[in-house]
Amino acid sequence: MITDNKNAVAARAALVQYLSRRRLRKTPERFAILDRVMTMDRHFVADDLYGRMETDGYHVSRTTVYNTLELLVSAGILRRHNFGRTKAHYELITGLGINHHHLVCTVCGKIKEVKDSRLASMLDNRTFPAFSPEWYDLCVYGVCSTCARKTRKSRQKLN
Amino acid sequence: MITDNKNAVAARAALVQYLSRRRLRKTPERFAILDRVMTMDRHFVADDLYGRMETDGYHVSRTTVYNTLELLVSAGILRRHNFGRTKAHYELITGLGINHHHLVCTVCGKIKEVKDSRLASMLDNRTFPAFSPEWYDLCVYGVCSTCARKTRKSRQKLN
DNA sequence: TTCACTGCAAAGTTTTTGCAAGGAG
DNA sequence: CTCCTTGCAAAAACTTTGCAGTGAA
Repeated sequence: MITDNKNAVAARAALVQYLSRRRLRKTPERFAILDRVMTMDRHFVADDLYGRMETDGYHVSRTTVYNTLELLVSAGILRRHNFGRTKAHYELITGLGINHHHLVCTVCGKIKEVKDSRLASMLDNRTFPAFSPEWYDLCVYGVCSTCARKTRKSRQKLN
Repeated sequence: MITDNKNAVAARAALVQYLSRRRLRKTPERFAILDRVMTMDRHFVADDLYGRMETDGYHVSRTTVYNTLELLVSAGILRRHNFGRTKAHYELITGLGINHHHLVCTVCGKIKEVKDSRLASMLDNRTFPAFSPEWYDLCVYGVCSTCARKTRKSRQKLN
């Protein structure tokens, strides 16, 4: 996968700004991790990233991976999801892909993205009493067509 | 909290039907657990339920609690959520409360429910290519007014 | 120089698994 | 009598923590 240079530059700038404002340190590890984050698949888990760092021969500890992921979430560069299972998934906030939702297959766990601007604008404009929304996560759970096909073949007629 | 008898009866019937159809066993543990599930707060985690069983002096293993929760999810009696953190939350499907969404405070983790029938009907009627939706989970993440007040008092003017 | 950051290993937390004993059908 | 289910303990899976050493500002 090729890194999108425009996004990469923007993300790096966002991180620098975030760190500067709070007088946090611009360590090489943080930028090395950010570089790999920019080349990950749209959704990844902490250990995928750790693996990528190892593959690239840039060793950092798992602790640092976890710390930095949390930092990137705080900096508004990543979003953290908890889809149907326990492992946390991270997703890059690109600005372009903000208005999308997730279809999660309850059989195979695969995640598809869908866009629905009408729905998105409805959600964006929604306000709530005594609550300041920052972002939302709409997950539609169901069965993808691949799993539906497999199930049909082997299923008993049980409701 | 008083058990709602109508719901309890319906849930028990649903479980019996589910077990019968698949020739699974109607063990006392399963019904004992279902009874407690019906008296739990709207959202609970596996260990809350385990604790309740102990309190009531009806000992079952954690294994059985986990197995049975999964069973109840399959039977359509419970729904499993993974709100912002790793612990799985379970929620009773009452039939009445189906069209609600969740506001999750990213500071204190508290969860509020909101209803929005326009949004709900929009989601209920939405179809997706190559995907059969079963249910959806809309979580709005943000800051509740209580935490917003606390934060305002102690926050530096950062960003 | 200071103290935020890193790395390692150990601990923590929630959930799953292996296997023998038990009991529902 | 069959084999689904339970319970216990051990293991697994993911994440966090303690602490000493390092290095950014």
